[in-house]
Amino acid sequence: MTTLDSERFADFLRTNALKATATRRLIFREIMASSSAHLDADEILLRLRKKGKSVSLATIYRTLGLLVRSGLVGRVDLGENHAHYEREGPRAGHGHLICLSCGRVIEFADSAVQGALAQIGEEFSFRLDKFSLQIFGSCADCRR
Amino acid sequence: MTTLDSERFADFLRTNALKATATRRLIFREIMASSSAHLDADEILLRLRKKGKSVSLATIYRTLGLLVRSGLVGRVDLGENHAHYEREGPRAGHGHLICLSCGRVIEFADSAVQGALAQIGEEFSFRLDKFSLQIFGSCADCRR
DNA sequence: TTTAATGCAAACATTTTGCACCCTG
DNA sequence: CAGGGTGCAAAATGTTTGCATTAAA
Repeated sequence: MTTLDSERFADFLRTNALKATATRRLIFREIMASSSAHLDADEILLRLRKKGKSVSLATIYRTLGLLVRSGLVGRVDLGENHAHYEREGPRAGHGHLICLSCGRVIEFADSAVQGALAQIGEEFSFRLDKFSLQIFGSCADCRR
Repeated sequence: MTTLDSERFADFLRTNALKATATRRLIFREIMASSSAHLDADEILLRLRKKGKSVSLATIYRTLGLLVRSGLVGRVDLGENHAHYEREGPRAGHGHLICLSCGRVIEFADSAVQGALAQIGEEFSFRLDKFSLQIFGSCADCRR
């Protein structure tokens, strides 16, 4: 997590007349700290507990809502029955390769894909806001 | 729905020692009939009720499970908090353009996208089984 | 007649909400 | 010290499951 992230978060709170509480900072840091983990609400709770921090699931969900609205965090569907959350980098949209054997999630950003999507937007005269792209299959390790 | 679909369904049931019940046929037909509707479990229930058919939600979910396993139906996440189901045509994978204003869902299949995805698979030495691609934004009508 | 399918209600899992109390600004 | 934030428990969804009954093969 960069200082810049923290400032963006602080700005967001200030702009919306929201309070910068200790609990919010904890949750925010937990997500930013594990940029490759794609945490879910429960996992965040567990990680905070392991650090001796007591936070309620309700507050985690409420804070996740704020973070998603702020644009700092993205909600992802990885094919499970609950949402996962990931740091929304400054980079453009990206997709996920999800291994159905080991559950590993590999992120990728590909300009060819992005170009093709932009093309589709034009073709249907559809303005793209964001996209969600998940590829399910099996990774190299699991196929050996 | 084609006769071929019905036969594929019948075959699937026979092969797996499952019974071809009236209820299963009803549910199956309802999904196949509305190829562009992307129904959810509740919508299927309502449509069957409107036709005077009484089916339980439990059976709808159980049958949807079968249909997905058979490959005749696909489960899609359209950004709502529940699953939608669509006829899994014989065509290759496709994506959805989802209008955030009116909720309209436009399907598209694009070879450029598919090519780019195959490329990514190779790059990461990942075997692609299927993909899920949703684009959120606003359609031409809603932008007027 | 044997085995699976159905409906119902209860169980589950995830996420949201109401409310009394606490803390930040 | 005013107004939002928090935890807790309860509610709201969406989906699954156990069990007695019904129906397909």
